[in-house]
Amino acid sequence: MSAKKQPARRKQADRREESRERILDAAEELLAGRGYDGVTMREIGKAAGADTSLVHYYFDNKAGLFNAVIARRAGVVNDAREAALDAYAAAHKGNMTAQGVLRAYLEPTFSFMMSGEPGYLNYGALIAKLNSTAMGGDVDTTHTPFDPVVERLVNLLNEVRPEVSRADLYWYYHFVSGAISLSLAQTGRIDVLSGGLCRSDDFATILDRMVRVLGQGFEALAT
Amino acid sequence: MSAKKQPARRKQADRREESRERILDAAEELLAGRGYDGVTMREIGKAAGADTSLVHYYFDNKAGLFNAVIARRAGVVNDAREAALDAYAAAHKGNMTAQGVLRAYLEPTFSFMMSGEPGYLNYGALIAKLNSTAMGGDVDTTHTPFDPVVERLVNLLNEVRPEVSRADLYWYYHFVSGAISLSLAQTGRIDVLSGGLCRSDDFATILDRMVRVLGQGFEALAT
DNA sequence: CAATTTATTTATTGATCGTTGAATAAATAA
DNA sequence: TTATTTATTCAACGATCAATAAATAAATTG
Repeated sequence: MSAKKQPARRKQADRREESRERILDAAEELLAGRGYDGVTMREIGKAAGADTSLVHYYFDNKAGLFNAVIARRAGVVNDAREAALDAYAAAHKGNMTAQGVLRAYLEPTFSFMMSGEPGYLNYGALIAKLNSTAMGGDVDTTHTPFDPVVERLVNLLNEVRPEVSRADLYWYYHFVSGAISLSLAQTGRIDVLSGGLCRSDDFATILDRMVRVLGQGFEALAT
Repeated sequence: MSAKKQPARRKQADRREESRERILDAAEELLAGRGYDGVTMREIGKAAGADTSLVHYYFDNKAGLFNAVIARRAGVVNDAREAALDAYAAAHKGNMTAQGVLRAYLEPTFSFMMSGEPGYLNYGALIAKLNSTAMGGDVDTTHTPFDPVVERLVNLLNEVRPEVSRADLYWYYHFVSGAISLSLAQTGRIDVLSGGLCRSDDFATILDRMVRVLGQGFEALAT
């Protein structure tokens, strides 16, 4: 019998994974709402139906838990972005547009937000908070896994309009990033400002308008 | 002698004002760096060279101090924005452009950031944090004083291109707001991503590129 | 000057923080 | 079954939190 070790540990391994994820889900939701310093380990434990000690057992300390919350989804989102950019580049070799590249970059993110999984909504809000936090703290805000896909985005935009300077390409990404970030934050402020005309959770509309506005805006950088 | 009460209270009133501002400055800097829950009253007091009790004496509690920090500059910035929009509208009656309106709206903010006063840099970073925080907490995140000037901006943009729907005007503001917010945050992330090509504190370049990119982007909404 | 208001410090409260070590229960290994 | 590893809970540590009441110092008033 070759399948001896795998099914043997099944029960306890599942238990472990289930507890870990329950804690991560609770932490994700609470951290999205009130941020790193606004949430206590006790709250997270209680929300997860686990003792505080168990949280420490699985994630060492608060910073470890935070980083685990980010790491759980960062890779998935990042891979989806990279795959979408690759697919677009392969399908439109020679006739790429700024709108096309931008849509390819944005679409995966907004798909996750519209997937119905509340975890991604919380994760988005948490990322938005992280994006307005200066680098170099307790917590890993470097987003190192995101760097290569940003580089890929910039390189594709460079292919679309080679006359745009490298610095301007990064500034352009900066503006795109700001618009994404505020959208993911889902503060409900645009809902109030617009008197209900716009809704923070209308990600389909946000994606469409963002592609149009910022796709068109890219042309302004081509001298 | 008509000038009797005014100079009499001079000494103590100045003392009061000086202490208040010293505390506000310290709080502004610390809050900008680590946010509401990341900073303690003790830290703020120590940074201001005052006892914690004095902070409570002037601002009641932590939330009161936070709101006072925001309120100190919110009105100034807001008035400058409104004046700039009014001046532009008066000077370009009939021949307004999206770029012009946008520049008028953005220019005051970036002027404050470039003024050299570190207080405004901290205030900007604090506002950025606030902008990625959901409404309805301990603290006044409604930004009620900002609402009228946003309305004014939207109305001017409506004059530029009446065919753009009201909802799209607000979405456009949403993207502008996101780009501003990330710029004010000054996280240093664009510096790292661009390998030093861009600098978070280069507000003159940010303003210029933002006006061009988002000014051009507005045209995409005019069907 | 004396009386009073205002600014600031000292000392302390009860609550809550992140974290830990030891005890216990459950599952796996032998 | 017995021994051992793994998961979970219990109880507690010292530190630090926001806030307050009372005492003190300084300035203003009359």
